[in-house]
Amino acid sequence: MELNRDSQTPYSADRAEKHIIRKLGLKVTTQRLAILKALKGNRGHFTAQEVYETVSGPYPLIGFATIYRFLRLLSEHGFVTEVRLGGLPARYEWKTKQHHDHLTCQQCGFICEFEDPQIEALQNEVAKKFGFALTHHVLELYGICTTCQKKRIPT
Amino acid sequence: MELNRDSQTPYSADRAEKHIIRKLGLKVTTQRLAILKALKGNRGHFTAQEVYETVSGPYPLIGFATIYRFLRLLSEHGFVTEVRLGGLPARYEWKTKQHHDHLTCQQCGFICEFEDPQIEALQNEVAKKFGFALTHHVLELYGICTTCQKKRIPT
DNA sequence: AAGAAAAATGAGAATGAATCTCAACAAGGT
DNA sequence: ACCTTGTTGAGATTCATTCTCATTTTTCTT
Repeated sequence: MELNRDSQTPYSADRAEKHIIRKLGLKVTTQRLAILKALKGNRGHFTAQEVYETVSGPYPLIGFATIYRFLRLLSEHGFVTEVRLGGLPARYEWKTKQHHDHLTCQQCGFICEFEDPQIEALQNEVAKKFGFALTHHVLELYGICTTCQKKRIPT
Repeated sequence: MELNRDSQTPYSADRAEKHIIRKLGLKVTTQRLAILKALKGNRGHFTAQEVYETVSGPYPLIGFATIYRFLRLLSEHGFVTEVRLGGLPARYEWKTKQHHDHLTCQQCGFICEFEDPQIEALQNEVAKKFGFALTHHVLELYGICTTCQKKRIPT
């Protein structure tokens, strides 16, 4: 890999990313920095494939092994949320925002994020009732969004 | 396939199963009956593999293609719930019981079922707020069950 | 700055769930 | 019993993800 030679911006603005990587007890590499930047980019909800495409602009030589490995580490350490729906490829989302759940349109895939403290509280109740120590949860609502409801062709 | 010849019990108790298959507009076959019986067996939460193993006792010659095909049909028509967690094989569950959600132990895989009308109601609120027409939802709680909490080896 | 030890990378192979193909076969109506 | 049409299953195929391991990079030490 020859890419690392001058890949850092001169007045390196990678502070935050490097810090995250070190927190995980890992070595700082160009690839890991690139993945972090991609994830933090506004779009959210990346598949591994999409991370690859984003990262492959500036750094053509990155392998899927590296992407999957690092995504797994990030998700194990809670920096990233992994969402798997249906049999589709997993989607990874950077956890800046506090916890939230998803409302997905089945027609167009549009995703709304929401957070409902009342629901969270009730979940804890349920867990307590069964004697479980709750670690996390997944709440995914599915429906048809406003736009698609209008578009709908009558059958 | 030679199995079908005398596979039906003499005073066929397959009424219910046959009825379901016909409701789907499908032909009644030994394989489909066997799959239905397996699913309705008490254990619930089957993987395709487990269905295969269960069915393969009395009917050794069943293929995975048949199992997957039929499970998909059943789930599309709402007779079966398909649950996919992590990257694990999908689990299929017969829907006798009314809707419910899951509380899963991360250590041992033990699954509790629960149903909470308050949570359901709040979910509808959320959907309404975003203008979605809700079709269904998945709520999966994860934690450590009572037994595993005790077993826990201090690290 | 140079060297050594340890960790990370990536090409390609391997895995494993799920789907597809298509020739042989069975079900249901007549 | 016949015939049409739907169903089956062995094996190939797909596709996401993980593994392997020789090569390269990072980081620590001096």
